[in-house]
Amino acid sequence: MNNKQELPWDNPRFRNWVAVARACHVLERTLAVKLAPLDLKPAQLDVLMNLYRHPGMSQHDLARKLLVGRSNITMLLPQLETRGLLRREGDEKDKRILRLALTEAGEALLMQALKVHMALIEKAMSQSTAEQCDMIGEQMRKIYDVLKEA
Amino acid sequence: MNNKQELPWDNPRFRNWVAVARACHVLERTLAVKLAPLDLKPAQLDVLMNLYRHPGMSQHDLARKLLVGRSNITMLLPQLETRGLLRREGDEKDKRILRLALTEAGEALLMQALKVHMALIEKAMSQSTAEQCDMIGEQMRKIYDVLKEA
DNA sequence: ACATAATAGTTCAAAGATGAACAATAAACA
DNA sequence: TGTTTATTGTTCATCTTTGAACTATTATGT
Repeated sequence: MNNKQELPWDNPRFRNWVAVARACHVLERTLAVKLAPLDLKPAQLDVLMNLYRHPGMSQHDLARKLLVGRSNITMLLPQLETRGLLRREGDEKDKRILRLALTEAGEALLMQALKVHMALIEKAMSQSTAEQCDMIGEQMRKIYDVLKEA
Repeated sequence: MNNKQELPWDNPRFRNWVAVARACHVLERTLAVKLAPLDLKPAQLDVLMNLYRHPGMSQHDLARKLLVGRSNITMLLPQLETRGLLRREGDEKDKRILRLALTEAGEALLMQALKVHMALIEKAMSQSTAEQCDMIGEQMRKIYDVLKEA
């Protein structure tokens, strides 16, 4: 009955991280609902966003950016390609690599989806001052850097 | 070609939230790896944690706490019950309800898992001062409150 | 009391994610 | 050059998650 170990719930870092995880979770769920009218899921939006910013990237690069396995990308892309939202064309020099890029339709749908995503994030983060918001981002980037090499 | 809409990547709130989501994602993945020796997954740990803090809660309450559907709980619990980590007993007054509680084995395993979880969060959040950490938690709780009723 | 609503939990089929094994291609190096 | 090692993307089996339909039980309203 005597806990030699400090209970995490008494630890501010633990409690605060739980809040981060919960906020993330609920925002992701809400985004899924709001994107439904566009017949798009959060994971698919992530793909479109990354291809917009990094046209010509390979599936391997995309998987690393999204923190998922390569097979996940393989399963994800055909849906979007069939809908005419993106192109896959083989690299000339390295025949293993498929280079990815948005089509015009893909870019158009992305813009629609970004409005939804943006509005949701505005709603969520509007409670924080610009300084608080930047600080949060800064700390989170540090966390990412620390953990990605663990 | 002329974007009437401001591109999200120029918006600090957007960029900072993306950092939050990425940090969450990578911490969750890392936790899954570190919990593997205990044969426990993050979702299962969430269950144990909630039952420890709220013994006697119903499956419905648990689902709401975890932000998942009730069917998810139904699929999740038998694994843990079979391993002798928790008990399910029907409520006396309301025969629909199953009341959940950890067994001693469940509590013991939870303590093991909490060490792992705690260490990971310490590692992640040690980059922030106590004030920064508290502020982050505060903002995230606000975000949760704003979104959960949307 | 009785009919209707709502609620708790389960079942089931469909969709998603994961990792290991594999084929094709390229790189490294003797 | 020729052999070995790495890398890219795919396939496949498995596990998870999800939501709709269903049963059993309780609440509500007349």
